Formats: sequence, C-alpha cells, structure tokens
Amino acid sequence: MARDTRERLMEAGLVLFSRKGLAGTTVSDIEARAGLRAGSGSFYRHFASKDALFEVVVRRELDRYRATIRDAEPDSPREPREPGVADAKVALALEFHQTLTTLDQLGRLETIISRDARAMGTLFDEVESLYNAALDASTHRLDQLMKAGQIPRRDPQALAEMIRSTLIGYHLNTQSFRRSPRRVSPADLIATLIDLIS
Amino acid sequence: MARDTRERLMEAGLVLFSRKGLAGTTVSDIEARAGLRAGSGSFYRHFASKDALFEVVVRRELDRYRATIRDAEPDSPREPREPGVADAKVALALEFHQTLTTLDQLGRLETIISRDARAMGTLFDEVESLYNAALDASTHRLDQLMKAGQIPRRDPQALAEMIRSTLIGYHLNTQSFRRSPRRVSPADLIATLIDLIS
DNA sequence: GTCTATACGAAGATAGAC
DNA sequence: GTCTATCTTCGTATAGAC
Repeated sequence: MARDTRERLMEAGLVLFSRKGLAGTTVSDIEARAGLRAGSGSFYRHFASKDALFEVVVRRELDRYRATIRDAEPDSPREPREPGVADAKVALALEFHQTLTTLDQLGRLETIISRDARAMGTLFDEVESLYNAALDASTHRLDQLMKAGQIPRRDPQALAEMIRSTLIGYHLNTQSFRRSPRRVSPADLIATLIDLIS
Repeated sequence: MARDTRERLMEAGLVLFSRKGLAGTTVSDIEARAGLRAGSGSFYRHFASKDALFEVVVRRELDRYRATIRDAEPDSPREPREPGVADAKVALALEFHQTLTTLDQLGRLETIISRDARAMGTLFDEVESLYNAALDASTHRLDQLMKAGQIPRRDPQALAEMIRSTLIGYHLNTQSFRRSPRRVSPADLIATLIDLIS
C-alpha cells in the first residue's frame, strides 16, 4: 500500500465510474479495488458518500485537464517569424497529435462525462466552457495561419469545429470499438487531415 | 393509452436507458413512464426482467438501424454515367447529410451503446460489424470517385475513416453540449468537409 | 391486465470493537 | 484506520385480489 487510502479510493473510483458508471458502481466495489474489505464501511472514514467521492474525482480530473492544456499551450502565442508552409504543416500535425494524446490521457473523464453528465451538476458547465475555450483557441490559430497565407482561406470557425469533431470522433471510435489492428492509425488520420487542410 | 402496454414499456425503456443507463433506471421508473403505477409489479406481466426488456429494446433499435441503412442505400450502386465534378459534390453532400440524419434518429441506441456496451453482450458485436460495413461501403465509394477523377486521389481508407470520425464526433458533441444557437450548423460542417475533399 | 401487499436481496450508511 | 456487525433504504420480483 504505497499511497494512502484516500488516494487509492479516488483512483479506484475514477476507474470504476468510467467503466460502469456512477449507478453501476457500488461502494463495495470501490473498497475492494482500493484494497479494503468489501462491505466493511471503511470507505466512509474517508468520504461522506459515494456521490461525494464522485464529485471529488471529477473535479480533480477536470483540474488535470486544465493543467494539461496549460502545459501544452505556452503563454506566449509563439508566432514563428517568416514561417514556410512546411512549418505550418508541422505545427498543425503536432497540435493534432497533442489533442489526441490529451484525449487519451483524459479518456476516463471523457467517458464519465458521456455516461453521467447529468450527475455532474455544475461541473458539467465547467467542462463545456473548457471545451469551448479550446475550440476558440483553435479557431484563432487557424485564422492566423490563413491570414499569413500558410493555408487556404476558409471559414475558420467551421474548420476548427470540423477538426475537433474529427479528433474526438476518432478517439471515441477507437475507444468503443477497439479493433486490434487498427485500420487507420492516428498518424494516418492526422496526415490525411493536414493534407486536406493545406 | 393509444398503444398497448408492452409497446409503451419498450418506448419508456428506450428513453430511460439512454438517459440514465441500465443500472440507473429502475423498473418503477419504467412503469411510471409507461403510465403504470410505479412500484406495482405490473411490468412483470409483460417482461421477465429489466435485463430482458433491455435486450428486446436494443435489438429492436438495431433492426431499425439496419432498415434505415437499407433504405438509404438502394441495392444497385447507382453509378452516374459521365458525371461531372459537381455531381460528385452533390452526391457526397447528400450522403453526409443522410449519415447525420441517421445518427440523429439512432441517437438513443448510440447513447446506450456508449453507456452500456458491456451489458449488450453479443449485440455489441452486431453493432460493430454494422459499423464496419458502413465504413467499407464509404471507402469503396470514395475509391470509385477517385478512380473516376472526380476527387483528388488519396488513401481512400484513411479518408473514409476521417469523414466518419468527423460526422460522429460532430453528432456526439452537439448531443453532449447542446449549445442553443449552434455555432456551426450541420450544413456548414458538410460544406467545409466537401470543400476540403474536392 | 393492473392494482395492493409483501418477500427478498443488494447496496448505502452507521456503531463500536480492536 | 480497518474490521465485524447491523440498520435502513431501495429495488427486484412474486402472490393474490379485483
């Protein structure tokens, strides 16, 4: 038992909520997974209720999400000076790849959201605004690339939405249907996307 | 009470399973929504158990899905003779629009799948193969368009996967975050997609 | 075919020993 | 801080009256 019990309970909750949903997860399940005796009320020495744990877990994942985004996006909007078209492609590829990685890391939160959005209460609004912020940032970046003549001019908002839809759709698909030999790799998808945009 | 009770129970189950999941839905909920007294066991005069209803409901939606696909895709792979590039664009737009409509109609099954895939047992495999069949059909169509010189040549499989990801991602996004004035309409999305492909 | 009433078990939650 | 034991609530499911 390396980490303390409260920590293990949160980790267990995260996994189980994403797998079986809030209603489908019992406190006994959580105790068992955290190394406690299932059915003993030991859980309640650490959290007031199952719902309380749920909120704590979701909030923490949300904070992690924010941190990941902050890290991925340094405060200064790096504008490469005199960038070539190739640079733009590389930058876009990196950005798309980063988004997929983030989605992977945050997969559990993603799953919890799609499953128990209604149980999340106000936290749901935070997720939504975070999502919209990311979309706005993407729109802005695409707009700049267009103005710089690095990619053809189109409706930047529609394009941003399309790209985000693609990445999220791909992510969710590979989550639901985990085809063993994935027919189209993330690299292939991104390459196609870049090819189309530029 | 226009339709008979069994029918109303199935309808109620469909709605509630997609909203709150299998575990989150109680038989009493279902009874109430079907116009029966909640808590009376009247449900059990029509179905052996909650799980039994779940299977029946999912199977019926699956059959509807198949029927929708069959209707949307006439048996003869209509190959327009001497088609212009404009024709190809129109055909693609119609196809994408059709896909979004289907996803909308089948939204509840979609939600149930993403929520309770594990509870679906062998039905899940049927959904997956259906999904893959649709993807293969799309790949084939794109390949033909490329060979006919109507759209630029690319990896048809990657392109098909990308398009499908986009449509599903868009659909799920607008489901989860129902922004009232949708920032990018389905038409905008499709237009962007077509613009990029051709 | 729906109701009231109820048996039964599963799950949430608490008390108190160690 | 975890355990055993227990209480309570709720949900599944059945029995039998109407």
